[in-house]
Amino acid sequence: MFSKSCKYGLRSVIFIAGQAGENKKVSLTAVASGIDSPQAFTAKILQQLTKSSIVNSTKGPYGGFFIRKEDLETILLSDVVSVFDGDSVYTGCGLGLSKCDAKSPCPLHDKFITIRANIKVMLNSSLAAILNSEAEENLMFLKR
Amino acid sequence: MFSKSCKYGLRSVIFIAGQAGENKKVSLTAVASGIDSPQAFTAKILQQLTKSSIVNSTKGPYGGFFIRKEDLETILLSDVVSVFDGDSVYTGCGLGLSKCDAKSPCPLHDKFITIRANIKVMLNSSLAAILNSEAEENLMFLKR
DNA sequence: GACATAAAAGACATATTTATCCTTTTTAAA
DNA sequence: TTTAAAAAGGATAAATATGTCTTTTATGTC
Repeated sequence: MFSKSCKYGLRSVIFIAGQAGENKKVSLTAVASGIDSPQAFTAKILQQLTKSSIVNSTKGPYGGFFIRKEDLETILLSDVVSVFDGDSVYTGCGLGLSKCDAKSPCPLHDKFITIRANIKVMLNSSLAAILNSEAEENLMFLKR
Repeated sequence: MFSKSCKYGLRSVIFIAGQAGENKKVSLTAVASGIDSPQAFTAKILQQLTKSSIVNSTKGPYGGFFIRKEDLETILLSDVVSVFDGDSVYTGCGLGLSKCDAKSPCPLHDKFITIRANIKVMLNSSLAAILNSEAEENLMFLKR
């Protein structure tokens, strides 16, 4: 469904969103151990997230990564996914055909429409929605 | 969603199912051109499909690949997918967590339930169902 | 049996993804 | 202003996926 990078990205963002605000930042080490991912690779993931300004960061002592509370409403999971996997998740043909569309559908075209619609709905969730709906507890379960 | 190998595999199987029976076989060349895939790589794909006895083959002159008409009812798309991508598509956690389940759900667990259910339904289609529902015409569109 | 045909098998080659390590830059505190 | 902490950036390595090429094996025809 998603690339490994994308999964790390999603877990990172959800973890940071649940932990850190402008006052309380989390370090790379904290994120990597919080989502149980390889630290050096997670550093690269976080760089991509900060470059696309989904996550904020500050260097130096007491620095780290964070997401402002007011941004939790506007950041969507789809924003994170598109950083790592582009829009292939919602747009590509399930069988890999570039010419597949409503006029020249592949044999699975209609069945994929439903699935893509569901994925779109899911990824349209804001971070705030994820954090609320999950009643805090499930944030414990970001480890593999 | 699916690996490239898996997509080639699905396209191959649908193509062969629509073209060939025990009396009329199709060659590697025909399959590769029929689904617009690299020939040498498609050879490997077809080898995997014959080894897992989803597709039959005979060597030598007038040989080739085929699927028996009576097998079209029993071969499911999920059989093909599992050869190439295993069962991660339906069973794995969307965030890549191995310990994610109803008891220890990841923050997206519930949202994935619907999606996985739809995927399961889609992949539960038999080759016969695909060929019928698509009224023959869509088999023209197996090229990329 | 000799020959041609076509898939099977094995050895490589390339590309992409995932992962690590080392150096540089920024920042806060002493 | 020196020092330490932490992210950013760059180079490289390892693993996996994708793709090609050559040889071998099986099979039908003559």
